[in-house]
Amino acid sequence: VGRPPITLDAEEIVGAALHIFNEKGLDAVSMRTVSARLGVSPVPVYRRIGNKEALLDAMANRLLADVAPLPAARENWRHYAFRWVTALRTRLGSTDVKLLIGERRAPYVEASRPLVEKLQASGFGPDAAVQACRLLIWATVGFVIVETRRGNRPSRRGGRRAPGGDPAGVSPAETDRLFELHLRFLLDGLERARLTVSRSR
Amino acid sequence: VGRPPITLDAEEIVGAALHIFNEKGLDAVSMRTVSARLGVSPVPVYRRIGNKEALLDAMANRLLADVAPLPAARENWRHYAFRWVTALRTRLGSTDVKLLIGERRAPYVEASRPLVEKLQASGFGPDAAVQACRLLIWATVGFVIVETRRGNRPSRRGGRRAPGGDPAGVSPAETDRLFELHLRFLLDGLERARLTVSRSR
DNA sequence: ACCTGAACACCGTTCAAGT
DNA sequence: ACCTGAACACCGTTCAAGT
Repeated sequence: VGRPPITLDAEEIVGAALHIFNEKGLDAVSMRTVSARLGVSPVPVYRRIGNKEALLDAMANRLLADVAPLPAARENWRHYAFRWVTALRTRLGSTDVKLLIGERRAPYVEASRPLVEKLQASGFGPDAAVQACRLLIWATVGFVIVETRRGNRPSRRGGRRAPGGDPAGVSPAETDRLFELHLRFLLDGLERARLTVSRSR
Repeated sequence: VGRPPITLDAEEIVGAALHIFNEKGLDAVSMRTVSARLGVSPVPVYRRIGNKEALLDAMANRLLADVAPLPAARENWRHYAFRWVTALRTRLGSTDVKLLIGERRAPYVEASRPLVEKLQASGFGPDAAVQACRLLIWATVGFVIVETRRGNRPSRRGGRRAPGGDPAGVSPAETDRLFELHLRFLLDGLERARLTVSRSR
């Protein structure tokens, strides 16, 4: 039919998409459902966002934009690193968030800025700080990816599981302790290597 | 039309799916393309596999079924753990494999059996061996998920990247070194905790 | 019992009008 | 210039025949 131009920017589109995401999950987010929620045809959404992948990127960035907790002035780097990692782990806790953010990279990089600063302020060289951050992100993302159960979907066949080796009966508390142990190994290693790692580039 | 029953089992279906996967990537694998490659309608595939998710599960299991290298008899656990992790990291190296296996859990559990055995034979308690395995898997999966570039897709908008904090210019060699450092931190920690960790359950 | 063609209810994306 | 309806080329999944 052809209506006048629409007051609609990319932020609004991402907001609508996240609304659907939070209410009905990742599967419910489509270019059509998002545009319908905004009361327009899909075309204006394509004009502003590009395509679906760009929309998912933008959603992931927004979802991680505010994960990093504020570092306290006198907080030591180990303590802050622990809080930072815990915040990330919690934010990635939901299955759908994990599916959305999982494989992307940019959101983590963005979120790690305050941690990098804290590390630098604590005596890490610039490169060492960035590298320490990457280690912590790997540990957290790997943990979340592998350990977060997804809601036991149907999967009618093919489930023959060889007996005896699957640690499926592990309690969440146990897994929590193990994650903290992993973290401690990393922090200990970083502590010891603090001044050595930066010897590169 | 109605033809006589078909000689076709789940393994064949998974094989056809993996063939398409290897040749044209994950996006090209659909219930329709797989059944077409087998010369049947989608219905027999559904009868034997269940649904698409079950097919992807089976593909992921098969892709990781033979990752674990054979441990040598006199090999120490650190050396084998390093080889095992390297094999996993390599297998997960391709973008599409990462997309397929990424979020699943069962394939890792299966693949970790020889490593658990080697650890037990090296003085780890049963629980400690399984837990050490999990740590190594977390580290590897996190690394692969975060660091594997996917082929810079279009994403026409939303690319405003704040300046200065993105370690995108890091060389692959640098990343390799960092991964090995991460691994060393873990192995050192495990070494020290070898007899302590099992104090649980 | 087990196949096929056809359908249902969706996708992402783009085109040809319309104003 | 920028919208809409309609279309294109697909999906996953299931149904109603057919043999």
